[in-house]
Parts: sequence; C-alpha cells; structure tokens
Amino acid sequence: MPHFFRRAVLDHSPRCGNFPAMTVRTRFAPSPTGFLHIGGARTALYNWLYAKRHGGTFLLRVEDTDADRSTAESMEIILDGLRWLGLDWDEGPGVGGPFGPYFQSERIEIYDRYLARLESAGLVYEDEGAIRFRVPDKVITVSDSVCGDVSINLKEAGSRRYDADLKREVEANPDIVIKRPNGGYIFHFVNVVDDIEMQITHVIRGEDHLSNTPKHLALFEAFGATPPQFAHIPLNLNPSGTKMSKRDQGALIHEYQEAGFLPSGVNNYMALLGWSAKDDQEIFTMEELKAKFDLSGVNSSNSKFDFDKCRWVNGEHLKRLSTEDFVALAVPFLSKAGIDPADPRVPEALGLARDRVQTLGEIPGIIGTVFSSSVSYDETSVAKVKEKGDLVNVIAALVDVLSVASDWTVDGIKAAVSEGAATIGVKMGAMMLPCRVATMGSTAGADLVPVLVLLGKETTLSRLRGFQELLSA
RNA sequence: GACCCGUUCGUCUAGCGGUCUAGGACAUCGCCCUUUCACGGCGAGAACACGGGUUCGAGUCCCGUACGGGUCGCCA
Repeated sequence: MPHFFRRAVLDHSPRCGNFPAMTVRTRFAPSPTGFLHIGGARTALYNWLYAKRHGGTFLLRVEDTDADRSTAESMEIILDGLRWLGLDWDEGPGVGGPFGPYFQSERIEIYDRYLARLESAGLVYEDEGAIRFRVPDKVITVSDSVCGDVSINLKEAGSRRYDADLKREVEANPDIVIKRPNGGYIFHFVNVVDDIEMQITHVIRGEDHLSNTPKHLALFEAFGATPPQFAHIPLNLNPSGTKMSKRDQGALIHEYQEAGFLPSGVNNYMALLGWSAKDDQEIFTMEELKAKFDLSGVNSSNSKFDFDKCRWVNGEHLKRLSTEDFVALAVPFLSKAGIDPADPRVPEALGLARDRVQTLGEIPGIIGTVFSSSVSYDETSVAKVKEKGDLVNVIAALVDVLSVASDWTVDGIKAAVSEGAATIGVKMGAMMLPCRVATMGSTAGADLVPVLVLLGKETTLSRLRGFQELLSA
C-alpha cells in the first residue's frame, strides 16, 4: 500500500470534509449467533479504544436480523464478555441512547422507511419475493484508513459467482438482496441504514468486510448520505494460518475468564495483534492504550495467534497488581480448587505462587499441595531424584534432623537441613530436591523452605515418612 | 475460478530511499544469580518470499511471479 496515502488519510484528526471536527462515533455490531470470539472482541476493543482516544462515543448495536440464528443466550454471552473486558458502551442495550432501539429486530419501521426511499427512487425491484437493490455500473472506491484505496465495480464483479459445487463460475445477478421473501432485512442494508441513523463516523471492522464495502458505499450514495471513514483491520489467524475457529486455543473470550486471565492482559494482547505503538513498549494499561492507540499504528497484514505470548502479557499484568488485588482476584480460583480462601496460610502461599504464574488459574497447581491432605507424586520427578543419589539415605537424614528441629522457621529449617547434609556428606542441593519431591510431590513448585514452614513440622515429617514407605514398598 | 488485500527472525512486530553488518518482544538454547523452585540479569541462534526495474543508493518506490488470506449467500 502506498505510504503517502496512508499518511494523508491517517494523520488527520477526525473530521468530515471542511466541517469542524465532529465527535467520533464508533460501534461494535455483533450478531448474537454464538460466543464472543477473540476476533470480535478485538474489533470491539479497537472501536472502543478509538472512540476513547478521540473523546468520542462507543455504541453497541445487536445485529439480530436473522431470527433463525439469533439467540438470547448468545447475546448474554457476548454482552458478558464485553463487560468482563471492560469495553463498556455509551449507547446500546441496557443503557439506551438517543438513537435506539439498539436491536435491529426492533428497528423494522426504520428499515421500511429507508426501503420506501429506494423504492421511490426506482432503485429496487422484486425478485422471487425478495427485494433487490440495483447496484450502479461504475467503479466504486473505498478510501480505507488501513488498506488505502480499493476499487471495485459491483456490476462486473457480481455478474459472476463461484459455485463451490460445480467448482466454476456461473452467471449471477449482481444486484444485492436487501430483504428476504419472509420480510427479514439483510445485513448489508440494515448495517448501512443504522450507520446513517446512528451517525457513525468511523467503521472499524475485520478485513473480511473489505470486499463488501463497495456495496455499502453504493447504498450510502443511494441514500445521499456521507459514508463513515472505513478502517479494515487485518484478521487474526490461528497458528496454522487459517481462520480462527472456536476449537482453537484462545478463541473464546469466556475461556480467558475461566482460565484466570486479567481483562487488561487480554485487551493488551489483542491490541498487539495488528497494532503497535511504534516504540518498544508492549505492556500497556488500559489507560495507556486509550492514550496511545490509533489507526496509524494498525498494520495491514494478518497475524497468527500466539497463546504463549498472550500468557506472558497476562503474567506481566499479574506482576503489576498490588498484593491486595492479587489476593482478592485469586480467591475464586482457590475455591474452585478446593482451597479455603480463609485459611490463614493463604496470603503467604499466594506470595510464593505469585511470581511464577501467568494466569490465576495456575495458582492451585503451584501451591495446592500445601493445603491438600495428601501428596500425589509425579513419577518423573520421583525418578529424577532416585537416580541422583542415595535417596533412602537422604530422606532418612532429613527425617532425623527435621524431627529434632526446634526452630520451625525459614532459618531454622535451613540450618537443620544443612546439618543433615553435613552428617551424610552431601551438598545442600542434594538434600533440597528430594525433600521437595517427598513433601510436595514434584521437582517443580514454589520456594521450598517457606512452603515447609506453611506445612508445619508435623505434616512435613509425616510426608517425609510417607515417602520413605513408598520407597521401601 | 474471478476479484480484493497482504508477504521482515518459528510467532508478534520496528523500519516511511543512505543512520540496516535490519532493532525489540514471545518462544528456544546457553551462562550468571540462587545451598531447592522460580523471578531476575547477561548472551546465542534466528528474518527482508522470488525475479525484474527506478535510483549514485532499495527491507523501504514500481512491475511481475510465487505463496498466504479474504470476498463472491434470500449469514453477519
């Protein structure tokens, strides 16, 4: 894409023609036919961010014109997802606004009125019960903030259609259907009507709509309306480079919530997929995003979703949380794992887990064994310490020194273990790993000595003895 | 198949004609720190899809090819 063009289009502050700067109005227009998908959520985020950045209005409009596919459950899931992400809308379901209703299913009279205008202009006709809009026979150019100028002649392009079954092109009617025989209106039509009615100034949407945009422009022109500024953002693909589907890891927003991601972390990562601040900053608070996001930073090529990086970004957000917030947010994940959040050892344990998790959902995996009544031994961990040395001897030495330890503190335990190591002539390190496996079941985990303090002398010793039995069995 | 968009390390990206022996991040590997596990610090390997132009000079501009994605619905 020509850079001179991008700059010319992008570096303007939002205004239309020579009129004074007008208030930015963006919208997210989901169709309630499934879950809130990462692609949709990112589109919502970009629209939200753009509106915030320019002191504008972000609105939510529900595109439920397909009665057969739209469901109330789906709508709730989508709204919940947006709420969880913190992408609140200034106008839309639940909050109202001057341009409602915000459900397309409730706007039929408006669409009828607009249809009548096309009828009186002779721009539509009936075709087997459906209503078709006559597309103009001319080149229509989309001036896109991300993609530059894109030109298409709808009459030409629409006169042929690819038949997937026949695997070849067949004749087609280029005029677009805007109303079904059953009376339901079609996306292209209602989308344009509502963008006019709701005075949308900027349409930020997936690049999959780029080829549809000339149709929309033709409709805007038919209504004598100034179209909004379009910005088609690149798509997010799965790691294999194909369209993300609900089956792909990280595809569904509610799964982030369940896995213990932070909304700010998810927003941060979504922002990064297709946008960059142009410096080396990668971790942003929502406030920073609001201040820095702009269409000029959106690139034009598709990206592949990287769950590892998403987790890393979330981990960075977790690190920036205050201790109080971290503890409060961890509570539901403790409960879910059967850990009593009121247990007095919880704050300390969370402190030990804190810098080694990237999601809140990982916390029980790190410290859960502290609170459980039994230890489940990880086979490879056991095998690893077995081959490292005289395990039986080491455990026996640990039991010996720890059972007589009078000072059950970090320093006291360290001193005791050190003494045991000296007695049997091994290094401290040769004691710690077996001790870790014997008491916590795995070579991986939180800082061990503080864990032993939490465990208490009695539990520590019974676990060591239990492990001894296991070894002799 | 036609049309549209795109192509810098495995991945996300910086790069707006000389400052690019191409920078950052995730991931990977190594070292240091740590008497355990991590965190952290340091370092390594790793990219301009290809071919033509334009230019004194091209990752940056133009054309073509290849590859990837999208659209071609009485879905949105």
